[in-house]
Amino acid sequence: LVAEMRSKGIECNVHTYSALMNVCIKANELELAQDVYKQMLDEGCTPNLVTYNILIDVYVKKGQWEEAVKVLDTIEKQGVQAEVRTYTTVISACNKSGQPEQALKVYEKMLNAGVKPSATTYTALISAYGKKGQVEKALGIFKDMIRRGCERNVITYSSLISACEKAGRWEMALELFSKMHKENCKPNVVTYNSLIAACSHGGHWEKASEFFEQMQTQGCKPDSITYSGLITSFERGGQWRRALKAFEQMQAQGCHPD
RNA sequence: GGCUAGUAAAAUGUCC
Repeated sequence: LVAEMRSKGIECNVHTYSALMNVCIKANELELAQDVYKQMLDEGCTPNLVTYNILIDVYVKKGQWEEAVKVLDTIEKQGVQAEVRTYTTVISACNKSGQPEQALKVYEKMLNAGVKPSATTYTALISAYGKKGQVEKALGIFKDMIRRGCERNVITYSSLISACEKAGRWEMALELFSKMHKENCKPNVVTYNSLIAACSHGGHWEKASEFFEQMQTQGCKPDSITYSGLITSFERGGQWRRALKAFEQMQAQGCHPD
């Protein structure tokens, strides 16, 4: 299509180039997306914020957080005000690359620019710290979130509970789980999976079992990750009979082992 | 002067 446009003397503009870059991302042709961007510049077409957002996406998919941050710098240098999603996407790049401190820098930049973080922004930061086992830092972000009046959602809580699991803080995981309940935030299968993993990690197979039962009475269907967590908790507790029983139950429910 | 085209993103286990 682009070739046809050229042959007919129709010029590509910022919209067509941006759309084209996005198509490349969808097709997982990340290098091509970058080529399109370069060509756009060569043709003297000026990128706008949408283009930059897409370019940041390219770097997110490539796992290149430094490049994502550079794009953000470029945006700022041009005196353009980045959007919430721009910052959040850069934070997500840092999260994927295991760079919580870099994510925090972007977050601070965002606040300095007077841009209000969204629940997704906070959750990405929480996840970044959680992955590194820095649960206290993750909690700090969570408190910030509350202080600034941002709504917490099921993903926020699941991230936090998972952060507790990685840090070996099962009691804190339980606390967060009840806090979540108080806020009328309904847990889903991921939340329960994280919670069961936290109990398992803490050596509490009874608790893991209890939540396994609870999730089902709440209409939450266990998946292979749930069973994996549960069986692991039995294994750690030397409960091989229970482990075997859980394994059989899993198959009886049509959930296949992986 | 009005309308109209393009972009996302955050959570879970085991083993390796």
